[in-house]
Amino acid sequence: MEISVKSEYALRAVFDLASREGPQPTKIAEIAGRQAIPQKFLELILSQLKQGGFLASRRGAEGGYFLAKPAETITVGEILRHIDGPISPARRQLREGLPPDSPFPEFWGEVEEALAGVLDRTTFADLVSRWRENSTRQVANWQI
Amino acid sequence: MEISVKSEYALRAVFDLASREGPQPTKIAEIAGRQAIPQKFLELILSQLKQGGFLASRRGAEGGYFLAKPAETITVGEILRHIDGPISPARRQLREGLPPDSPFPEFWGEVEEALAGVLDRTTFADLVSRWRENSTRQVANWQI
DNA sequence: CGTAATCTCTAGTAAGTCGATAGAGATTGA
DNA sequence: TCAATCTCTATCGACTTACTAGAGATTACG
Repeated sequence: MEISVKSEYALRAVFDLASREGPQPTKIAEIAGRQAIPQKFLELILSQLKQGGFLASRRGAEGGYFLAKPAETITVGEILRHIDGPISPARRQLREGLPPDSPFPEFWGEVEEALAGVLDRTTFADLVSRWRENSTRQVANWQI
Repeated sequence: MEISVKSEYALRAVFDLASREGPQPTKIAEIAGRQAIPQKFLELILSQLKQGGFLASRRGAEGGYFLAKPAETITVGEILRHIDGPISPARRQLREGLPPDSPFPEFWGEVEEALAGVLDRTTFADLVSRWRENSTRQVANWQI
């Protein structure tokens, strides 16, 4: 039932980029450091996210990665599907030999809907604004 | 994001037992046949479900498995957790090195809630009654 | 009592996936 | 030109998963 570590890294990386404003690229090494991700592994992940059209990059000195589109238009669900494949917890293949009136396909459909509801509704802009709220709340507590 | 094949088999097996009324035990071989599950594998699974208190069994000739409690009191979520472990898609360990104001823990909490909402609300009695509805609907169509 | 039919328990294992690493190559800025 | 960076391909060990084997324990029944 768990998502892969790779997906978790991917989400963190996109979030990291979404939380920096402006179009200046961010170096892989910086993201890796801030988000506690093995750098060489992160390279693969970022490259894959670029293939998916979520990120863009610039090579060479002062190069790096940046969002290919606004954070409001990237959802968590999209990233998960691109890295881990379909989100449904049910196995597609395993349906063979099952009676045609099995209640499970319908049931898994409901589960998938519930999941997709949250995953596809949440954009990285949402995550960033939540993060800002948390930060200010923490600063407030800090000052008391 | 997928559940294990083992869990899927476990759900089917419990459903199979829930759909037979009366206290007479059902043989492993029968369940395996009807639900298209490798028999030796199913033996392990049923034994594990018995450990969990969901099933009971009788050995020897005319032995077999049966529900240890009413189908109304067994939820899909319980079975999944007992076979596959915690349901949350987020990794517990992977939190180290993350900034304390990360928005992800809260987000995963929401996802888990959405999932648990469906999984813990659905009992095997629900699945059986759905199944009966599907059957009659099909029979109805058949007769037309 | 004895035998066949079942469940029960302990190992084991082949294949695949996952997380990660290595290293050479291409591109860019200064 | 040189250093910094992304890019691409290959590889690898550890772990998990799905499944199998086989002997043992228990029960119904004649």
